[in-house]
Amino acid sequence: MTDSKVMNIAKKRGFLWSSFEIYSGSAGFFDYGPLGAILKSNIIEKWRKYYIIQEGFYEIESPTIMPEEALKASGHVDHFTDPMTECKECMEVYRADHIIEDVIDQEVEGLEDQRLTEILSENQIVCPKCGGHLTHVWSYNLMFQTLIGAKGKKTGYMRPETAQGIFIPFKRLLRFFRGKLPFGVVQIGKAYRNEISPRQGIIRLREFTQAEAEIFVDPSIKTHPKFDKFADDTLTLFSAEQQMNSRELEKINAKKAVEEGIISSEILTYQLCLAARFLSDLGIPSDVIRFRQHLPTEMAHYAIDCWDVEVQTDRFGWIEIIGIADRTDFDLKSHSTHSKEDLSVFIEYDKPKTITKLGVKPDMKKFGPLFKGDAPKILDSLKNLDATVIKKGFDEEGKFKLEIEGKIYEITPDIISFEELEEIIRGEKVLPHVIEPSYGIDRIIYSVLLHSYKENEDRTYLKLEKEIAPIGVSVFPLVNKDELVETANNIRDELRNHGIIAEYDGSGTIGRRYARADEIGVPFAVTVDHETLENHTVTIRNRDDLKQVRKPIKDIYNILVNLLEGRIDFEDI
RNA sequence: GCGGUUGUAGUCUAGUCUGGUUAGGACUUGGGCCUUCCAAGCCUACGACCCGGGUUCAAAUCCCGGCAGCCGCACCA
Repeated sequence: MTDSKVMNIAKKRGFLWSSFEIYSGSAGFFDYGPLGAILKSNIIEKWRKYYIIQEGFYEIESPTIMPEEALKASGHVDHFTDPMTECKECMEVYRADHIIEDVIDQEVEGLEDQRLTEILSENQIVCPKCGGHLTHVWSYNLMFQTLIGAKGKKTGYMRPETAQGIFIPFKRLLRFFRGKLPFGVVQIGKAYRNEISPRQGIIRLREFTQAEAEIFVDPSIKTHPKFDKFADDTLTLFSAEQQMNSRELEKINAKKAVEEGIISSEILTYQLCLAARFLSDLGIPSDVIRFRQHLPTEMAHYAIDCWDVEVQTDRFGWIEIIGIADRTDFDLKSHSTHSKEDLSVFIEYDKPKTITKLGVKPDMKKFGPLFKGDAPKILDSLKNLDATVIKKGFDEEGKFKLEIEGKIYEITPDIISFEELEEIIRGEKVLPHVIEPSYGIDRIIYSVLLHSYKENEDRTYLKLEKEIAPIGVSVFPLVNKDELVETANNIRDELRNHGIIAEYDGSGTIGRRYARADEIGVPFAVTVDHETLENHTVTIRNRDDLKQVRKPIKDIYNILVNLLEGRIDFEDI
């Protein structure tokens, strides 16, 4: 299996280690070793080039520990849980909702634990395996809980996603972007989920790194001004319809996917294309990537369309590495309700609209004495009412009954008059919709390693893209002669002065040195040989085809910088 | 979380059943020799019984518990 070969190299050469090894480890945690950490940072840096530089989004950084209220509002405290029940006899643990649905054939999702427990006993549901009694239902929340502060004992949680850290300061962000949609904000950082049983290596972690972008858009404008640049890209889609009819993947032109309504909007399609290009830039071939649409049954209640970018693996099958969703206004609406903050955006019309409407004008001389202390709230209530309703009351019954907090007030024509008001409406307040590409960085790193692994009879190597390879250049003496060793070390130092991560290796024979460098995907090697001493030239070796070219030492620094930054190709030097 | 199974240097493995010398080998890695371009050879060195308890004169070996890996079930907002 490629998986085991790659994970072997990853462990042996310092990309990935399972954490806390000397204390026998803890499932769901991984260390990035020296090479892994550089690879990760190179990949994240590339992500920033895409989303921050190219798309013009801005990055923020928010705490990984969040107070309970914030996650209550987002729904995670109550809903990021699974209802569980256990058999008292054989100790088997089940999802309570699943075994209920199996027996009574009724949707019970979202019901309280108490209610589920009742349903279990009402229907005399027993353990499907041994027929034993089941315990009461409890919620297993996947968030890590902690306490904030020594005294107040305020409950906090490790964030289960970075997204919430962007929604919460929305008002500040909106002001930063000077009140105009659309705008995008990204966050790269750790997120935490206390998985019940993480057993898939780096695929299922309890602490993992996300790179998320939240793009806030006008709900009525889901096009993208730069869609043209991706319109001809080909996407491999596995739509909900295809999945339900168990049909094949469909390769389709991006523009067509929008036109045929397979993907719900142009802006979502744009994000799919952007993700595809990013992955391709990381060296993941397009034939191991597909876009799988969430089925209506699996779609989170807040999303109207969601596509997972999946990568094919030999060990786990298709795994999700990116989720791209239209989250609508769910999050902002929810935070707005809980925090009582107005999180809407004023969207100005192209042309102001003028409308005439009936306004209510109370006669305060009579109004005040009549209602005394209640007057202010009556006024407030009247202002929010449609004046025509009041007028209708007067016309039909000669009065209007206004009910506030259970109390009824009689409004009569002598205390108010009506007036025609002309109002200019320049725009309206709307809650933005959110388009969210959410990257699982650890899974992407796994995919990159997995699909860069190459082997043939002679050698094994990682074909890492030169821009993300942890080590840029290896420098070797052809044989261990003092003069060659010294020159090689000098070249290594000078490469470092040019900003390249370079290593010297003088151990074993030249072949072994190349092999060691290949195994960790070093794209280029510089070899100092006997000719170097005569004419100050060295060879540059290209990892992928083993070709070598000879160049003067003084020229190689700029050549290698240009090669590594992708400005020139090896064939051109 | 349940059941099965496994755990010996960085890696692969012998030894475990049947307790008993200094836990053996190969590869890798470090140092050296040799070597004028792709894991060669020679010398040399470093390096391990998952953790904790128990049984025993004596535990890598037997027993119990924990942890971790693998497989199956379950789970994956």
